[in-house]
Amino acid sequence: MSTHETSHRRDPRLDRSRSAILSAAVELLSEGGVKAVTIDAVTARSGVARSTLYRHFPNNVELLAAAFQELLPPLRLPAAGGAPRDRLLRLVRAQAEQIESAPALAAVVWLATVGLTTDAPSDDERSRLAALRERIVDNLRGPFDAVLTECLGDRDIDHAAAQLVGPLLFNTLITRRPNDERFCARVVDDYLAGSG
Amino acid sequence: MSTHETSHRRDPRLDRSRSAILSAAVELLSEGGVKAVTIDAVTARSGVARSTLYRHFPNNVELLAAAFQELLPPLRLPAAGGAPRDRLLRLVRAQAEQIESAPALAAVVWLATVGLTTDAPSDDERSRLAALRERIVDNLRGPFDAVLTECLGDRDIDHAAAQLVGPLLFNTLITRRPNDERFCARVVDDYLAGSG
Amino acid sequence: MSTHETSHRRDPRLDRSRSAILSAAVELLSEGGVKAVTIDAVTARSGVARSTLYRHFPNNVELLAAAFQELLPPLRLPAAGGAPRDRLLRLVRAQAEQIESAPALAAVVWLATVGLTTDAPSDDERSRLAALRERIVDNLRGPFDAVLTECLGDRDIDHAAAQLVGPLLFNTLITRRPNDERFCARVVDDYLAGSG
Amino acid sequence: MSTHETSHRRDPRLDRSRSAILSAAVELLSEGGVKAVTIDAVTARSGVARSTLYRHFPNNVELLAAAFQELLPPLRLPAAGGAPRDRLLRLVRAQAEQIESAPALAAVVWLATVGLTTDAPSDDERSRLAALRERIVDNLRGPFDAVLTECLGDRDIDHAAAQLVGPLLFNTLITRRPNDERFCARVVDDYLAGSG
DNA sequence: TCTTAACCGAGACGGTACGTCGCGTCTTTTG
DNA sequence: CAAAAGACGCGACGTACCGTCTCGGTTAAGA
Repeated sequence: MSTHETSHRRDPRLDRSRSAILSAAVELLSEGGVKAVTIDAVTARSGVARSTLYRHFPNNVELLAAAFQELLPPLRLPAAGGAPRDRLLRLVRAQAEQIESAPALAAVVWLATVGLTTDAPSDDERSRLAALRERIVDNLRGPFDAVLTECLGDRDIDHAAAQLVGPLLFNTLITRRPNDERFCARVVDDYLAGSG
Repeated sequence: MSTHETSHRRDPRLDRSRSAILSAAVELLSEGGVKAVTIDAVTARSGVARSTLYRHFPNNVELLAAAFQELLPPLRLPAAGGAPRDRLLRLVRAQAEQIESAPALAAVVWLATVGLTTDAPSDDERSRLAALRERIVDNLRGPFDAVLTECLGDRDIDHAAAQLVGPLLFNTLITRRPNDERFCARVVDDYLAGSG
Repeated sequence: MSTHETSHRRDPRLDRSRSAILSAAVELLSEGGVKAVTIDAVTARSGVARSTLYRHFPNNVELLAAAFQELLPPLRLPAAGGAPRDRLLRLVRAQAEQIESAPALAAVVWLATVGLTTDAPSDDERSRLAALRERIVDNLRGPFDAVLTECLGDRDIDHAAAQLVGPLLFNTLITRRPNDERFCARVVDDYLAGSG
Repeated sequence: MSTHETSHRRDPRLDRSRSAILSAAVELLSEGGVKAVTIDAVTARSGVARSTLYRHFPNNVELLAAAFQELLPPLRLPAAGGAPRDRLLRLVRAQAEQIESAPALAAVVWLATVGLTTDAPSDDERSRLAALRERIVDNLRGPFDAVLTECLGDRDIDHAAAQLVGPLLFNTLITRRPNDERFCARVVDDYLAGSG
């Protein structure tokens, strides 16, 4: 059965160049923000040819998406055990911190933006963007939802996420206020009081 | 002193060209989204010269900001009177509808984006952007906060806004779900239960 | 010595791939002109791998040359016998027709172009191009010169060819006029009158 | 009436940048041949921006045509007077020399090539190329035909040109032989003998 | 009423980034 | 071991915007 295995082995050059591209893109993204992740800059820094880059990513949008996915730090999940309210609070705190750190917020906002600024003429393009979105959002929400489920049992997870994370988002996007300990606690308590 | 007075009267041409620019920009914005509001497109449609446009707006960012401000519909405020909970609910519903309608969301997201994607080389630029932000946000929040104050008395308005609007934002930006009647009701009730 | 023999017998696959390449190239050449004979297009249409193509032809120039050589129809030679003047006229007419038909002219022009547009960095390259040229020109002129010799005996063949074919070339390349019967007759008569 | 005049005065920058582009292109053309006249190379050498170049020339083909037109030396015309045969011979000699010098031949061949290698999808493109051709050819033939008319009176000028220049072309394009004095004399004499 | 200075349209200009295509070299996998 | 499959570096192309600038022409303001 080695034939089958080998027939599906990828060309190692693909991985080499892809990772070269991605690491260059991530560097540029963290150094200079979204604006810095230029096709030209990435090729220059990675030493990869333009055509090679386009063989991996169909356009700068997908490249940026991949870079974000690479850049985003995993959510620091609270240890299991303890009172549900405490655990929830720690979870929300972690989420707040992640949002506070530039990349995660940038990712979310940028994602939302993409839908606005891209022409998206073809349905093909549109659906690929949607897939992209989903992939990134799932990546972000996955661990969060897992813990949430543990804490809340059979309650509506989507509603809980909206209630718990929405206010953080509002603060950061609209009022530009920090999500401090007190605020997080109020958010958690309001949620528990309401949906208890 | 007529000299003084007349010397301060604006040249009517200024207003004429400014409004021509703005209406063209608003048209383009509502027709084709953010991407369509190009300097070239605006000058072409408005019949205003490039240099004139730049005399009114220092760059495309400010132009877009002005266009958004022009485009955003005012919040449909609930009539005074009635139970506070009902009024709050109607307020949140109106807000949800406004967010649902493309422009408002686009404005918010775009606003958030500006800070991320712009190079912002000088502090000057940065602060002007902040001012811009503030102006638009105030414009959006003003009427909302007014009603909120009426309903809630001396409670923390900022916290209330975060609790009430944040979840709507989360739904639209992250999960892409509609903010239906039921959801709004839960949001309001959770808030009232928690902060009561 | 069978080893020696077999080592000199060509791998049949070589012929198969070469002819596949050539027929694809000829098709493309006649369909879309010089511009269509792309390495990528030829490999795609012939099903031959890139590396295989490059084993047969060192670069696209030689490939195109081979395609032209394959494509060019043989000159329709006038039957032997008859008055020399008539035979000459029929020869010139046939040549005119061949020039009129796109490929022959294209070949001639392209051949001339090669020397101009190629970088020709090495003398090696340059001499190979010259050989290529010679091969194609000989291929074209061979039958023509043979008939010419028959008709003209010991006269200067090169001069005759220049006098007889040059004007056709001029018409086609410079003035874009057709080489009609009358023109050909004048060309022949002028030549005979002058060099008689 | 000065209004009318001034309103038609061209922006001086247009001439400045156009001549900068052209001289750079001519330099490159004479130094490195057709292949060297790259958009990038021209912009680099001329210090003119890419977009400016494209505002003057719609594509590299037209740029190259303009460069050729700039580069081609005028035909050294024979002084008036003297026997017609001598004058004709001097004219043909001059033409031979011009063809011998790279640029003229290159121009002619390149021109012929353009029709072959360009896709020319639209009729618009096709007709513009034809106009281009005509312009360059006229530029080349103009003085030549003038002298020819003087020498030959009412004879068919086009036919004469074909008979006199065609053989030179044949020698240079096909056989790669020099058009020496003796050859030119034979060409002239053949023509005079035939059409006398 | 007549100047005159601000404002205007038109658009050229230098830049930067994009996405595409073709080439010739090269590696990897398969028959 | 040769052929296919195709990744790769390279370099040119033509396009789209940007923000700056140079031009004349026009028009509203103030004398």
